[in-house]
Amino acid sequence: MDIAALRAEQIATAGSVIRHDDFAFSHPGLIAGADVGFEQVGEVTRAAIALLRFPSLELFEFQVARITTTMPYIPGFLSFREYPVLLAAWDKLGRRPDLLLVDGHGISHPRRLGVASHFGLLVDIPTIGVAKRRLCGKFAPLAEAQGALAPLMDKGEQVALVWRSKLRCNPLFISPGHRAGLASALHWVQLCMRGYRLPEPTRWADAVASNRTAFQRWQQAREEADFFPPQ
DNA sequence: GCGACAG
DNA sequence: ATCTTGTCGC
Repeated sequence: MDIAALRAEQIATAGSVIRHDDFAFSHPGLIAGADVGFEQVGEVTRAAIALLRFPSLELFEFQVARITTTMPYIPGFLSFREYPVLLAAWDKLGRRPDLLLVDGHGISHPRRLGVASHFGLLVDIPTIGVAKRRLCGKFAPLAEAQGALAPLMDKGEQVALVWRSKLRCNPLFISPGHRAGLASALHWVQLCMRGYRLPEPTRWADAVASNRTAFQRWQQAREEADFFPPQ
């Protein structure tokens, strides 16, 4: 792989990212979360996309895709490692969400093309980056209280909001991915919270990808409903 | 030159 | 990210 070429591609592509709301998702019907994981055995990259109803935030549909890992993890080039498998999961979806929360940064990236922005641009839907750690930029120490907020500044511009989503937890880094602005990014993430550090779409994507018990119970319940449909 | 560095 | 035991807190 040619990192210099990928960097040039990022710089050229970043200019197409839309950083304001130009899409009418003021009343989204479906909000999705995406998460990518890696399996040591077989060098497999796995993606899960969970579709949730809004505003109830119930799991509605999910898809999982697995492909052979194509690239190593290199800070600043995560999207090239993750977007192929994300596209594979995306293509399996029976319905398209109005908004997608991606595990990682959006424009809070050295060249303004984190995985949330890059993938959003590829499938042309509104996306928001929800990252658990900083990649670039600086921010002032955050108050302890839940809800504490600080701008993440990089090269003289605000690229994300640092938000303590839960007491005694490290803050989240919320950035516009594509077709979203800073304020609405925070707004939608806040409407997706249910008392945990991460918003529900991301939590469900992780539960699906990791086959957690919460997801197993959901799947079990759905199978029973299919065999014994309510009158 | 040295440190920092999403997942 | 993944691996991985016990531990702390609600």
